[in-house]
Amino acid sequence: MNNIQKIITRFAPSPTGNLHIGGARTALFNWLFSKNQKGKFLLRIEDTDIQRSKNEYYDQILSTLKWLEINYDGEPYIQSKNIESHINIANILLKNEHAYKCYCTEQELEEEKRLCLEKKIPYTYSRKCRNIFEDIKNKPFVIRFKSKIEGKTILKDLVQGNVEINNNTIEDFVILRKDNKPTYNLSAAVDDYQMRISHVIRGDDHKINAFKQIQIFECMKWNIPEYAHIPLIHSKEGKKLSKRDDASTVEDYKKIGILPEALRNYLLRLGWSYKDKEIFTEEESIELFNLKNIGKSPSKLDFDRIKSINEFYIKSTKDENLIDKLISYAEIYKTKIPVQFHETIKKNLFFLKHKSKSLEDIYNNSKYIFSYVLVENEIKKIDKSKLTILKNILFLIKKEKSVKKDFLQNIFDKIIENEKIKFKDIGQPLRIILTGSEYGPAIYDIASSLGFNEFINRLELFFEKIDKNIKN
RNA sequence: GGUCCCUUCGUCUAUCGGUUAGGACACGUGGUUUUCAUCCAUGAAAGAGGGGUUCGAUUCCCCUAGGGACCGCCA
Repeated sequence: MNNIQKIITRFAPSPTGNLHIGGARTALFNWLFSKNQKGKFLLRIEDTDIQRSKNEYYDQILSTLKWLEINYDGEPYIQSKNIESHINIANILLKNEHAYKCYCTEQELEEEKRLCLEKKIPYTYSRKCRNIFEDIKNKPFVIRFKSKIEGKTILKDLVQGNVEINNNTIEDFVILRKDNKPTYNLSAAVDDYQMRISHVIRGDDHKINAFKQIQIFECMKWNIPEYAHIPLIHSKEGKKLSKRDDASTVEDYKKIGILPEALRNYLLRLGWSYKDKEIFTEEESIELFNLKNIGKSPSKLDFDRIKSINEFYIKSTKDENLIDKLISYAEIYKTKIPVQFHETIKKNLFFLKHKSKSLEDIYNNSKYIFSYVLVENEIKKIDKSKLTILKNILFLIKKEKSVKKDFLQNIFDKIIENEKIKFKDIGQPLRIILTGSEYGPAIYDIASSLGFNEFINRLELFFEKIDKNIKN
């Protein structure tokens, strides 16, 4: 026997919705752990709930993982394709008397629950069908696993430590439904075995399932994998993150222009830490990741922090890469940036990204370049007593035939001196006229990004508009 | 209600029994700046409460309180 067991982890989402942020973190931790241990990381799609599983979600999970650059080894493992094998195991368990047929109807179970509620005792299935030894013909049944009744079980969890429970708190859970379909606990146990998973790293909410799945492993005399149950991510309100929460899916972050490496870095530091280190390259995170440093308490999402980490990555991404990210971001989530402006934006990314925390910010900051509009509301903000001065500026710039910083500065300085005004008095109106907004880049940056022709063009257009308004 | 888990600044966290309890985000103040932002400087901010153990407890143990997860023929 090979006693150096290969480390194999898995991420096992069900395709019933967009990949949420907790799932992304689970995937990340599994991936990092396997890379750190030089093992494998597998993807298993748990699609046995036919009602809720959808192809579009399957595609979405795959593309999201790809976007996050969390790459699984081999092909995705589709759980529904292995159903026969699960059913087979259920029947073996039945044959070996580790499981039994339960003929209870829904009504009977409801009644049991109701009685427990009345007596104020906790409900677990009464196990009454354990005592039926002969098959009842023509009556539908489920197969239940014979859970241990006596004694205690200790789960040696790699994150939670030793978790001890009384065996009688685990009910005789269903492993095969009335329609002969396996349930989650059976399928997961069988697949984990068949995929030779060495470490099951998953959300805290699965902890109770470990006790169920371990029992199946024991009865089948399979080697039990290691378990690591990581604390859940909580919403701002401190509850388990649900799909209804804002910003609960990876898509929500993509949408506002968060970079994958930023989201990964954020997720890594949420519940895991290495000394005081905040920023981790991919190599560093693989090298330093361990299960030991995962905290035991749930953590809340902090939007400001994600943005701040994103800001760091935005500013450290090279312009030639950033422009591509911006272009495809705009195309998917905003409006397409016309090709003729790509080069201009790229050249000016230095100051555009300087003011940005996300791709969305860069998009908004550079909007004046490729989709310029000057609305009436903004025009109103311009101090009309400065119009003559502005016209004079236009005249002087046209004479210079350049909007280079030196020339502009020269012109502005003279005007400020002659008119006894402040830079602000002309800077602010100019910004509005040139960008359509009172907030934006420095005037010199705007000028150099627009170029002489467009600069003049926008000013002239503005005066035309004003003159027309006066006439009317 | 039962079972299990958790508890250090507002948030994410560091601390291998002895620290002025550290960092980051957010926040306050000051400065740089024609706006917004950036940037620089600086400030405020935490061991849930109560018992033990110990020369000494944020750290180890117990209790209380608070929070969370699970309690499906969903996964």
